[in-house]
Amino acid sequence: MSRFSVTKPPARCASELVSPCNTCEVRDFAACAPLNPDEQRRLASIMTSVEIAPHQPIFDEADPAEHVYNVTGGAVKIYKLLPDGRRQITGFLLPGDFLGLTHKEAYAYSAEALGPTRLCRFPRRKLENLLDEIPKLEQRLLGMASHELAAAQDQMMLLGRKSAKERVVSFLLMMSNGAVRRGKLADPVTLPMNRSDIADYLGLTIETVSRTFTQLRTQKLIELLDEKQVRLLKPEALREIATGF
Amino acid sequence: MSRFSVTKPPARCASELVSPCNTCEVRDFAACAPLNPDEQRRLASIMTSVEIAPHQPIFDEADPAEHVYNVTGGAVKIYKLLPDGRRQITGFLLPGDFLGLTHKEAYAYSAEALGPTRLCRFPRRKLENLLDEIPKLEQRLLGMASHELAAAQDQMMLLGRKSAKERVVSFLLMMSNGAVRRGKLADPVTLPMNRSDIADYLGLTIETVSRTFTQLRTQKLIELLDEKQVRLLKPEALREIATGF
DNA sequence: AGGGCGGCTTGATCTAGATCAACCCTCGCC
DNA sequence: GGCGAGGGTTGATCTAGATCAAGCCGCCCT
Repeated sequence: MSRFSVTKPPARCASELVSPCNTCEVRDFAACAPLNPDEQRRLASIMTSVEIAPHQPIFDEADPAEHVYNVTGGAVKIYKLLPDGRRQITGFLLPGDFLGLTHKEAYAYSAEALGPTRLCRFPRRKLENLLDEIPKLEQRLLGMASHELAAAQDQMMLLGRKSAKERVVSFLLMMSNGAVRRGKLADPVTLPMNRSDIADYLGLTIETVSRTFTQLRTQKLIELLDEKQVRLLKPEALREIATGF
Repeated sequence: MSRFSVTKPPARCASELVSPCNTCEVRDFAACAPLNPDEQRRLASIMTSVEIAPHQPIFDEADPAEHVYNVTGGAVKIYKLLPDGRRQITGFLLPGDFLGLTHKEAYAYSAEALGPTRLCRFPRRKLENLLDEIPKLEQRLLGMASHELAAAQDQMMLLGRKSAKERVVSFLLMMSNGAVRRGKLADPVTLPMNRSDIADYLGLTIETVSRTFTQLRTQKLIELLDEKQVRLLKPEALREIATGF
């Protein structure tokens, strides 16, 4: 269990659970109400700050689900494997996202840090107890779960019905939007993952991802500053490719 | 708004929200606790029973999200469309499943009855108010959302990385498990949807679905009693095809 | 009774993307 | 300074599944 370094007490450990939800859409939904100081204190009392080095696992599919995490810095990939090694990355998580929520005894997927990553860790049992006492917390989690579910459905559309080019463009716009929504400058867009991760996220091979990038570059739709920095040159044209209008 | 016939008062309208969660896994999770009589009464007071004829829409993507539904009979498909008509079915919902939960102002997908279907309908605003007063309800919804999320991740694995044969077999096992979990006899498995729906769920064409069925039949892995009745002849062999072991 | 339509199957052909195979570049290491 | 490994790109070829096309069957309709 010493996969990662732990900081306790969590003096400067800001969890997105405590602060207002910055990923919410326009609507002033109850789930986004911030916690009061006492609730913040109780939540803080069970959470631990954790630092993870690049490419280190956080947990594996089928591990006992003992903790729930909230990403507060860096980026995380979550994925599932088939016995023969085929991999599907089901999500890239950025600050504010949740990790490890389940009602089963074991995690349903594996999670690994992409770069240096900071997490807030909550013992699951204690968090569940707190949920009973602080309904606002539960509302917040439900709100995030419903966001994730909508994103998962978009991803099913992408994986089931979109062409390679549409997938890559959708992905670039997604990364751009994600960065903007979190208040970062999205020009150029920074891709914290490598080609292999992108391929396994989009249901393609690394060769196809690479070819599609160069195709978009020769069409002057994007500019590749380096392998991880992309400038979106014609956002409207890209949006049309991704969504059909 | 007269897309479907409405029965009110809901004398015999049993919502899964009221009765214990029959889709839960073994663990005795708090979210599965049944409601007390008073809570049941308050929930019943805002719900309406709705009957839907086969192939009738329940709502469309981008419609204002005014109601939340709970399937109590029949079956529902939910799907997303691209402007050019490509379709991805993101789920088949059976009794006990939820429909229309979102934190946006509009639905994120379209929903349509597969066969004759019964729903419990809740005005969304009223349900949200009730959530504030009955935390147990929120727990229940969170539990269902986390189940759905896990299913969505399995589906991403299927769509992104599995072969046509693996997809079809996974689908058959899924339908079989779904029926068993709901206490129905799963031999033969009844498929309430047509080939086109199966294809759009699995990210294939109807031709490929059809060919794969006949391939499985000639390999004596399944028996097709008719187009909608399938007998799984070698469950272990099928399971190995679907999951790799 | 006939005809047309919708759902399904089957066959022939095509193609987007996978696979196989080089090759390049950077970086760390001896 | 050489060299080996890992990540990325590019080219040649292959193939699973899409597409195009035909035919079958049950059912409704007049």
